[in-house]
Formats: sequence, structure tokens, C-alpha cells
Amino acid sequence: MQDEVEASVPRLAEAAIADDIGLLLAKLHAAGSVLNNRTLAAFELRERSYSVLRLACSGLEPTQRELADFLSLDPSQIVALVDELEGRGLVTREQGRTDRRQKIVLATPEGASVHAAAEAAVAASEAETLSALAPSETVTLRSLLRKALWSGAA
Amino acid sequence: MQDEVEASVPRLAEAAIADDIGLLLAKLHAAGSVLNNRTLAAFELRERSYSVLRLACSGLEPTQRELADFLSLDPSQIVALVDELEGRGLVTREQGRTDRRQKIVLATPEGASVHAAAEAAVAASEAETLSALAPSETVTLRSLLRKALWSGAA
DNA sequence: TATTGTTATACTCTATAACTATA
DNA sequence: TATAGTTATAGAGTATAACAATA
Repeated sequence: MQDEVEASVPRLAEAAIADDIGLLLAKLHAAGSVLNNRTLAAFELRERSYSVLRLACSGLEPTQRELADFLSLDPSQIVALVDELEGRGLVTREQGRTDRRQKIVLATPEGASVHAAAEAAVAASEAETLSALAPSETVTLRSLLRKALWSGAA
Repeated sequence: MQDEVEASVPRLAEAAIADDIGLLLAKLHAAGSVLNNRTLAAFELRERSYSVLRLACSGLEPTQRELADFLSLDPSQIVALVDELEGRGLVTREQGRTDRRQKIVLATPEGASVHAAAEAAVAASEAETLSALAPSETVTLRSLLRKALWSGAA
């Protein structure tokens, strides 16, 4: 093997490319996703199903339509996710109070228990992904992401 | 229709969920991706092929292996992306200078021209995604993302 | 023996269109 | 007529394993 071994920062990282926020978001998201999905595998969950379970546990009594809007997924994808969680006994579908078309997704006791365990594991995984940032930087990152999302065009 | 119309910020956004950096990253990345891919469609590119073309135009003379490492893709995925761009005459494969196994991906003049046009469109799309952030906040976001990626576990 | 690029395959994710039941 | 949920399907993205040429 030639002695052209790269430093820990690969040479391409230095390129102007690294100023592209879209690419940076994609890379950090991808890195976090790999870790999260690895972590969630122990609970037979993926990021998607975990997010649905999390909202089902939140006390907000979300309808499938609200889940789709909030998670930026098509309603048809929510169907598949809820089907799977329901089949495993982690959530149930309840008819909407005021509109019989709506279905509210609620966690079962077992779902709540699985969620609690998964949540702790995911928090640890997130800390690992962001280990290079100081606590105050993590707070800043969170608030910038939230601002970009909920006061912006996104 | 009942008069339960939500404000522009859906009620789920208020949930504790919105503190999950992984979910925030996923949402902002997804929102940006949709915009980017819509923008890039005019050039018959997607985010992936655009990234490869961009690096091929960078003057860094990347090998396929380096592209795979930097873009966090499997080498076999790079093959497909380069195949497509090569078939359209936007890039060429050159044999590595010192290692005949390597293939360097270089942009053709036409590739460079397509890239220049696409780059301008993508910049506008990025500005739209981040329209809620002040310029200084965009700078901060970029530097935090970069720090998390290149000094961290990611 | 290890690495670069390649082929092949299977699985997940994303995007659409059409259908049903309710409103 | 419009909306919530559902079904079906096709295309894009992701993850692996195995192989030939080269180191």
C-alpha cells in the first residue's frame, strides 16, 4: 500500500463543497440515521415507526392526517406504519370524537413501555452524534433548526 | 367543515417532539431535499448526481472511492451515478495516475456548464429553505453542522 | 492478502393515483 | 365537492455479498 494515507479529515472535506448547507444537513442526518436505526433495531423499530410511536405516546391524540403533516409523510405511508405498530400491539386506532372519518393513534401500555426504553437509547445515540458540540452549541443548533422549520418556508 | 382550522404552526409542532434534534435534522433535510430535487429536475439531475457532478467539477480529481467516502455512499452506488452522468456526456472516467485500479471522475465542458447553471438554482433554493434565518444565523448553522461532522463521531 | 471498481439482489423509502366512507 | 383513510404501484435510495483486476 502506498503511503498516501489520508488524515482523519479526508481531502475532499476541505473543498468548497463543505459550505453547502444542504449537503451538510444530508450528511449529519445520514450519520444520525445510521446510528438511530442501529439503536432502534433492538426494539424492532426504525426512525419512522419510532416517530409515530412517540407521537402516539405524547398525549396529543394525533389523527393520522396530523401525523402525516407533522412528519412530512404521505398519509398512505402513515397507514403502513400504523398497521405495523398496531399488528404488534403497540398502538390502537380510535375513531375520531367529532369526525368519524378520522382515526386517532394511541399507544397501548406495552407501546408506552417500548417507547420509554427506546427513547433513552435514542438520547444516548443523539449525544454520540453530537459529541463534538458543547452543550450550549447543541442548544443553539436545536433552536436554529426549529426556527428554520417553523418560521420559514420549510 | 368544522371550524377547527389550525394556525400555520400545527399543534403537534408544539410537542416535546420538537426538541428531538434527529427529527429536526430529518425534517429540515427533507424540506430542503424536496426543494432541491424540484430545482434540479430542470437539469435532469437529483441531489446525488448533482453532488457527484459538483465534485467532478471541483478540480480535486476525485476517485470513485473518495466520492463514496465523502458522500457516505457505497462504492456500488457511485458506479450507477457515474454511469448515468457519463452516459449523458457530463463526466468521464480517467485511469488513476499511480494506481490503475482507480478511476478519476472528471467533468466534461458540457458537464461544467450544466453544473454552473444548476449551482445557481440550488443556491436560490437553499436561500428559500433558510429564509427564516438571518445571514449571521446561517453562518452559525453552517459552522455547527461542520463541527459536528468533522470533529465528531459522525 | 487487501483494495478498486463492478454486478447483482433485496429491502426501505418516496411519490402518485385511484378508491371508500364520511363531511 | 372536498377530506380522512386506504390500496396499489413504480421509482429512488440503502445495504450486502460476491467477483475480476490490480496492489
